[in-house]
Amino acid sequence: MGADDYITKPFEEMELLGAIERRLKKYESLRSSQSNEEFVQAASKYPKLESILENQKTRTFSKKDIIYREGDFASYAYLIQKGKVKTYKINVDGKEFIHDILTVGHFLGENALIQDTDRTEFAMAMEETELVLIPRQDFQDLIFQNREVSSNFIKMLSQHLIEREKDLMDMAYNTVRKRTADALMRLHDKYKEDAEGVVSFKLARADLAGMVGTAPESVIRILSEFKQDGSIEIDSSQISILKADVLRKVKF
Amino acid sequence: MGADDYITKPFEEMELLGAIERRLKKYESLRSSQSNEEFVQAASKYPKLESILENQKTRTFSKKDIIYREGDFASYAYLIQKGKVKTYKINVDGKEFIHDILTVGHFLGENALIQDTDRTEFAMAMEETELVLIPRQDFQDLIFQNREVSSNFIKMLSQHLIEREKDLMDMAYNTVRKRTADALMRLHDKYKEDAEGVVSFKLARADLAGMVGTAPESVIRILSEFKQDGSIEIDSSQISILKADVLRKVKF
DNA sequence: CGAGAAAGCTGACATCTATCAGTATCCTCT
DNA sequence: AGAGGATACTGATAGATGTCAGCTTTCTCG
Repeated sequence: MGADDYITKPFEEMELLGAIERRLKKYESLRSSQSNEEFVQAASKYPKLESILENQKTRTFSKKDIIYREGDFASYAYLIQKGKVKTYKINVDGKEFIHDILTVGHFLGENALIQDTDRTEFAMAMEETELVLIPRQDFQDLIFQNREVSSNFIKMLSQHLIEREKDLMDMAYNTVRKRTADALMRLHDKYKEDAEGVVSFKLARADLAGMVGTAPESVIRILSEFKQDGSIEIDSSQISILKADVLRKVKF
Repeated sequence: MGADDYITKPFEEMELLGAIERRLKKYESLRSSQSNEEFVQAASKYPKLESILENQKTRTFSKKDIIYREGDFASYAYLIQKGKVKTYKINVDGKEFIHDILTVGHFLGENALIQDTDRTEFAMAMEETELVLIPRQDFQDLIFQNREVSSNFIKMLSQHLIEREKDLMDMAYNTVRKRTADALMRLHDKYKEDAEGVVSFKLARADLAGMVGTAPESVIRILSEFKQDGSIEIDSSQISILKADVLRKVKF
C-alpha cells in the first residue's frame, strides 16, 4: 500500500505514519458514533508509536489550565498521556459548548493543523494532565505527503461531518432530557466498566450541561429523574450508569 | 503544481480535475461561511468545465421529485444546471431538517462518493430541475488519485466541520428568532439582488422551518414580526429582504 | 483541620415554543 | 375559470426549559 511513498523518511516518522494509517484503516471499517474513541485507542496501543512518543517533548497541565485558546496559533498536535481534557467553544453570552472530552490515548488539537488555521476552540485540562507534543511541521508533513493517508483522512473527516449533521438534527428536535441521556451514553461508551460491570465517571454538572447545550439546573433535575427510576447512581460529582439500556431508549 | 500526476489522463478528466482544483484553491482562500456557494459558482463559470459537462448525461426532475433517499447506493454526483434542490434528513417523528438549499452551479451528492457510503440524507427537487450526472467512478478517481486535490479536499472538509460545530452551538443556545434571522441571512447571501438591490426568494414556511429546526407556525409568527419592523416584505411564499443589516444584528 | 469557595440542589417563576384547531388565502390542475 | 388541495395564518393552550435566588453539601488549600 504505497510504501514507496515514504521510503526516504526517517525511521520514527515512518512508524508514526504507519500507526496513523492503521488508525485510519481501523476507523474506516467502523461506522458507529463511538468509533472515534475506538480507533484512537487502537492507535495508542500500537507499541512502536508509544515508544516514539516517549522520545518527544511532553508538557504537564494542572486542573483548569487552558491548553490553548480560540484564535491561538496552532503550534502542536497533542497526544494525551495522562489526564482528561475538554474542548469547547464559548458563545456570545459566555456559555460553554463542549465538543468533546478526551482522555488517555486520544489525539488533541490536530484539526487546526490539518486545516492550517488558528485554533477554533478552547482546550482545558479537567485534571492533572500530561501531553506529548507533536510539532506542527512534523504532523503536517505526515498528513499531506502521502496519498494513502490523505485518502483515509478524507474519509475520516467526511465521517465526522456526517456525525455532526446528525448531531445538529438531534440538537434541533430532541428534548433536553433525551440529549442528556444521549450524552450519558456517549460517556458510558467512552469509559471502561469497573469490576462489577458498572461504568462510572466524575463530571461536573456544568460540564454535562455544556455537552448537552443546556443550563446546569436543567441537567440536575433530569439526573435526579434518572436516579429516581434507578438508571443511574449519584455520589456528588461521580455518576454511575446502572441501566444503560433504559437510558438508550429515552425518547423525550 | 503536480501537473505530472495526471499527464496520462484523458483530456476531459484533466480539465475537470483542473476546474475542481481551482474550485478548491478558491475555497481555500476564503474563510467565511458563504464561501461554499462562492467557490462552487466560481467553478461553474469555468468554461471548459461547462463544455465538458454539456457532453454528459443529464436528468430532469419535477417539483417534489426525490432525487435520492437516505440509504440509497450513491451512483452519481450531480451538478445543478437548472432548478433548486433541498437536501435534508428526517427525524424519528417525521420532521425534516434541511441541510442546504442548492441552486444552479452547485454540486450535489458528492459527499457519499467521497465517503464511499450510501446516501446519508434525502435530496428533493423544489422546482423543475435539471442535473448533470457525474458517474461514481469518474468522480472518485478524480478525488482520490491526485495528492494536490486530496490535500485541498482535506482542508475543505475540515472547514465544513468547523462550520458545523459552530452551527451546533448556535442551535444549542440561540433562540428560534435568532436562528430564523440567521437562516434568512444565509439565503440572502446565496441569492442575487434584483434591479432595486433587493434580494428575494420563494420559500415555503415549512422549508424555512426545516432549516431553522422549528415548527412552521413559529416561523410564521417570527416572519410577521420582521415584517412589522420593516426588515422583510412578504408576498405569500415570496420573501424579500429589505433590511439585511437589521436582521444580522438580531440577538434573540 | 477549618474557612472560604465552589459545586450541587431546590423552588418559584417567566417565557419561549410546540401543538392543536380552525379559518383564510393561494396555487394547481383539469 | 373553478374546485380541491396545499399553504399561510391566527388564537388558545400546555409544557418544557431558562433564570434567579437561596440554601446545602462538597471540595480545596493554607
